[in-house]
Amino acid sequence: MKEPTIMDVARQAGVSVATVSRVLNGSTLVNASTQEKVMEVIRSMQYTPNAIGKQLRSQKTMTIAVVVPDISITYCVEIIKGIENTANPLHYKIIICDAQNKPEKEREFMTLLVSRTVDALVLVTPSQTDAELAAYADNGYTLGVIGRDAGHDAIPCALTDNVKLTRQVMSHLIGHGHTRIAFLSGFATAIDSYERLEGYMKGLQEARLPFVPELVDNGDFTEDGGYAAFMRLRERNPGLTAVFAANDEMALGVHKACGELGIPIPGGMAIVGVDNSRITNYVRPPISSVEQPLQTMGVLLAGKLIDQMNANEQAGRRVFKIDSTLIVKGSSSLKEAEEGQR
Amino acid sequence: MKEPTIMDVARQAGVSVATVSRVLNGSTLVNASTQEKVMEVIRSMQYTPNAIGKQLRSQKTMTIAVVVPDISITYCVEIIKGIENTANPLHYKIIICDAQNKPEKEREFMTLLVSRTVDALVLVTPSQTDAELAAYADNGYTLGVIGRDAGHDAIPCALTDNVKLTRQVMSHLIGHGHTRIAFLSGFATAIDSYERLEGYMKGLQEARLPFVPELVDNGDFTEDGGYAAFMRLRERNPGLTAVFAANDEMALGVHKACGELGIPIPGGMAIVGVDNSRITNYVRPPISSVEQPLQTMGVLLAGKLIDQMNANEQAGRRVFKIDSTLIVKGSSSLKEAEEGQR
DNA sequence: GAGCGGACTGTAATCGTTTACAATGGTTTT
DNA sequence: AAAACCATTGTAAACGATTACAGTCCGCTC
Repeated sequence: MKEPTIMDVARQAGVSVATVSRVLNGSTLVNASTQEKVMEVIRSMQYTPNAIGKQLRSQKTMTIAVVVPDISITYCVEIIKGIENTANPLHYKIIICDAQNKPEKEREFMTLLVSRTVDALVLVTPSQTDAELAAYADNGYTLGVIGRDAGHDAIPCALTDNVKLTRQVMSHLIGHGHTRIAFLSGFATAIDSYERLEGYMKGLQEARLPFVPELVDNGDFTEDGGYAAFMRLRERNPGLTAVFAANDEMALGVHKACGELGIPIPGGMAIVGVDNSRITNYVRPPISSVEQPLQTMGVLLAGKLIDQMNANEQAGRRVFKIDSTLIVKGSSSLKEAEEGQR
Repeated sequence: MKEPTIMDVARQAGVSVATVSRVLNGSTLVNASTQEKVMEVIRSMQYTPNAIGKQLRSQKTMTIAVVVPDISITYCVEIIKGIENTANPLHYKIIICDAQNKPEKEREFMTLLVSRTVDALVLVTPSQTDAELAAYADNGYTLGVIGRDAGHDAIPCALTDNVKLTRQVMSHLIGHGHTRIAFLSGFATAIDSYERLEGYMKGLQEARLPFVPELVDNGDFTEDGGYAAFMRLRERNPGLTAVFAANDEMALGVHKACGELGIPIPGGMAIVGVDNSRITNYVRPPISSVEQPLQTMGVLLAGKLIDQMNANEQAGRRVFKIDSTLIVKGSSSLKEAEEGQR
């Protein structure tokens, strides 16, 4: 079970290791007949080059690590697929790292970069601060961020335009006559929470509606959190007619709460979420949600990152700010609700 | 941005590389004061050992690759989590490989093993034949399989007891008075399809019900496939009152079809699926489904695999055949349907 | 005081590649 | 015919770690 090495091949073929290496790497400086002979030996021995040896010598692993906060959420999976779609054709391998929502795990994965196990690292909605990330970038490590702008020249970023996104939702709701619209944020540290809140306020302002702090609550991005937050919101604001949740999980919680309280959707309460996850189409009525082109974000970011590694181009800030689309469904539009009777 | 190497540390600390290495690996044969000094230098230089160098020398990567057919399905994600839970505390890293349902991709990932990029490889419901897998095992590569019994002494396997699982479902349905029960299989090559079909037949036999070939159809494990298959089944069998789908996706397809045709669930049609995926709880009525302890399967398999690598124990066949539990919900029980009004 | 053993440290080989440089032999140029 | 060149191949030095083996130094025993 001892693997044959390049030396075994060389001996068997009666040439030097250099020649075998040249054949392996498709160098032109090798005689056609020698090439043939070496290839034959390689085939007969079932030789496969040892990746570690290669990596040590070339100082490259052709591998990119993708660190996601939670492998079970579709948001992350879509991004991973996008990255894979760019990276694989360029012969880069992807390794997926699940931080299990633990900041310390995320930080642990950074050592993959430092120990040179991977050439680059993509962080999806990292918990680390911009300053922490900047420190890595300043030390010459290649990394990219998805979900926010890390604000560093050497760190390409891909993110959705949260303000635009939110204003889109607000104008939809306001257009349907809602004036008392609640906003459900995720945990306070998340940039998405902040930016979407900002967009919420801007949307109100443009429609000359007052901003009422009681209409804002936090649901921690989870279904249960959304459920609880909605209960609180409702208590505080009896006149509430619409909820904008910063993600679908919380929207689901609101949906559930309404079901239990016998509040009709969308007549008694309109609901809009973000992510347009599959499950929003399976509840009755389905939940309106904003679709983000996640795969595209992955594709763009990975492309940029690989360019950066190969071309050594430090072409300044590279931030992809990407627009998303509101998918209106039964939870916020009576018309849709009546049509879509599955 | 040049990484410091162990030699830089040695020079700076005025000792040899051997000593530094000993400090790094916690060897006892090093003077306390030297140790202190070396540690200090390591800290001040921010030295992190180069993983590639280490791997080349030790011929170990402490990494296990997990190859899944599709990263977007929860089935796979749960298994991954189980593996991670065992492997991480034992200092093994996991790399997740998404075969995107393409057999050629899966085969590509096998080279990770051959090129020594990883120490072991876990295949989740592999598309390769037992013989192909056996060839790897015979060449001394460490691999494990989840989802079926690969039938090789050196390949530990974790799988659900499909026959038991199916009979459980059948007795539930038969107990509720159903006599014309359809079986929806996945693609024919999948072992699950075959075994579950077998269980279906045994279940009928035990209840002295006839096996009617027209009551079996194939839905390719997808929602659309299940939808289409149900339409065909219904045409062929007007008296149909229950469907057992070999996974939840197909069950969802049946659920959708019934919704469109106005067939009441469970009164007009009872539905049972397998996997107990989250989404089954969000449709109305929720779909009864069999829950498999997927994380447990991952945990057991990974544990066995690591044992095998460390202890060199070739302790013969190691197959974990695991029981699952039917979760009865509204789609197959009127009682549940009436209670669970969300 | 020679011999021995223990505690610690250093030297150098090794893992499997790639690649700069040198070497070879043959052909063309001058 | 010497020089220059080309195509092809080989030698050996990296890459960054671990570790067998060989010191060195010191204190202890006989």
